[in-house]
Amino acid sequence: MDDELLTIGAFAARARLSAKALRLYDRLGLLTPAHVDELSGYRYYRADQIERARLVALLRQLDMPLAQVAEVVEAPDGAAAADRLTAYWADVETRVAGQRTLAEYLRGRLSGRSSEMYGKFVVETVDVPEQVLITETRHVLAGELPAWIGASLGRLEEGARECGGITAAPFVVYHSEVSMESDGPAESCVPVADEAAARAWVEKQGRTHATKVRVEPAQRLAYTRITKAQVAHPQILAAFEAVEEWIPGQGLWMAGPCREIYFADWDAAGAEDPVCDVAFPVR
Amino acid sequence: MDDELLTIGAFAARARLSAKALRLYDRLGLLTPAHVDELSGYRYYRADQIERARLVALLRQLDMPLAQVAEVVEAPDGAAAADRLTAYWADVETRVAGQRTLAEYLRGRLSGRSSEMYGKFVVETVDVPEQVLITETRHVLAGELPAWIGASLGRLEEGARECGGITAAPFVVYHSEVSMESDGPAESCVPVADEAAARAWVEKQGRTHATKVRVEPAQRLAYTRITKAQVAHPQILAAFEAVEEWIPGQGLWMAGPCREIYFADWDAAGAEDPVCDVAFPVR
DNA sequence: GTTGACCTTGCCCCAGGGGCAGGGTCGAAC
DNA sequence: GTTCGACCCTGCCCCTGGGGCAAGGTCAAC
Repeated sequence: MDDELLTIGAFAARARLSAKALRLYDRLGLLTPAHVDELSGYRYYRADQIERARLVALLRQLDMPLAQVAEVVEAPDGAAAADRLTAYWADVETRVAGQRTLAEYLRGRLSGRSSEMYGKFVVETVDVPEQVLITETRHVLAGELPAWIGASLGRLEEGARECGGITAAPFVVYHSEVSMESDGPAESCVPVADEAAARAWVEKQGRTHATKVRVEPAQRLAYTRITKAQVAHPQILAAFEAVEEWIPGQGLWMAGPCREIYFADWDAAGAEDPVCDVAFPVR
Repeated sequence: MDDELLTIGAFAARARLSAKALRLYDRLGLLTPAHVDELSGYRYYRADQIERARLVALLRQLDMPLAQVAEVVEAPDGAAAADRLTAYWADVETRVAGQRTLAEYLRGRLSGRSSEMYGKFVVETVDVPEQVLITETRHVLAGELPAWIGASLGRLEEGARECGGITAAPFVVYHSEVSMESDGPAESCVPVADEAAARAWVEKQGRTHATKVRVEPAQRLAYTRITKAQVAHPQILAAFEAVEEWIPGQGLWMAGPCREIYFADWDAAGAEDPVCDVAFPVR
């Protein structure tokens, strides 16, 4: 064993870290010096600690938080460490992919297409009668949203067969803000014919997916129709904003949370087929 | 003009920002309320400020620093704003691309290949005689490094024809740390035959590329040979580390900054052909 | 008039260090 | 033995982009 001890500066240079960072890692227990002089407080590192220090430095280059760095370097074996790293990096890629889409959308919107863009959405109103709904409610984050919508509407449409059948297009209500910064609850809704049967069906489901029966009163909706390609974060924001801007211009005001109404067969639709109405209740 | 004024809470909800963030943006001059009550200090926003606020919120979702957000929203026209955004996002993609490569390398290294990996490098020593070098020195960052190496060695090899010709393989010396966290100076070197001619040639170049003539004393190098595919950040770090670990094991120590010696025709080499020696001067 | 919801400022907190001040220590040269 | 310069120590404030809380002021409805 190489029992030559390195001072913090020498160790920092060899590990490609700053002395300041090493003091921090010592305090956090992430990289403890082999020896600390009790009188002077000087930190001394063994040469074989360089490997670990370099791993920390490389993980920090990935902007991995120190808590997760600790999990990687403390992992019982290399495979576990690799798994942590893989999971972390997958999260990063997911986030960046979302940001990339947003950046592209914003670039298009900023570079002149903005005025046309808002004009592109035709907003209309429609009166919808009272509806009996079976619903699932969940707090859901940006990335999981499409998957959750597919799964929950699938379950509800399945259940609707026992409730007298589907009477109108399924939809998703966003009870918090429209976007995905918050995980404000989203509610998948399928209108059904038979309220009593619906209550019985929901009872049978138990609490597995926060399933409920709800009666939506008759109301007027302001909506704009969008294509399958537009049903994605963040392009869909433009549609929401178009409707939001249109409403006060008509002397109306918003009377409830926004919703996406899926009136077409999603899987059968092409990218340019209209599949969804983006709507707000208005008065 | 819609001169209905919104309180900070109402404005925050419509802009999908927190009140706290709005106070910060006010203080920074990024998003100033239309009116501030002098007595109570209450902030009131016009409805038409929502658009700008939402743009800020979306740009923040890209993790764009507020200073750059300000540049985008203050841009004279949409095209200028789009340019700023494009430039920012290109930087992000560049950074993430580097991190992605690093993550892949680390994943491979952690998941079991680590022990084989170090064994894979065969380290040997070689004695090199005194050399006359023409060199270019520059502070250069990670991403620019390959481009700069290509360009500077090209210029030096061109010049070497006037200095009696190239007498040995060109190489690049890293005077600071081997990696790219720092922009520590790198020095491209081409050994030439005629020192006097070299001094004349350098004189003729002026100061365009920090060109110099230098005499490298005879020395012993510890090196390992790597393939073209391995000559990239961060895979090449493994080679440097292999040599660094090997040196003290032989009772030797490092006697100078590390270098990459390009002994093959880069363009003609395939990915698996050896093209480069990673070397440290030793004693 | 009261109540509750909303607003204000100010302070401390987070990560992950950078930078500096003031003072202690080390090794080598003289 | 002393002195000098290079290190090292702790502690403090700084950065970004807010979150959270406390103490106190305001607004509007009942």
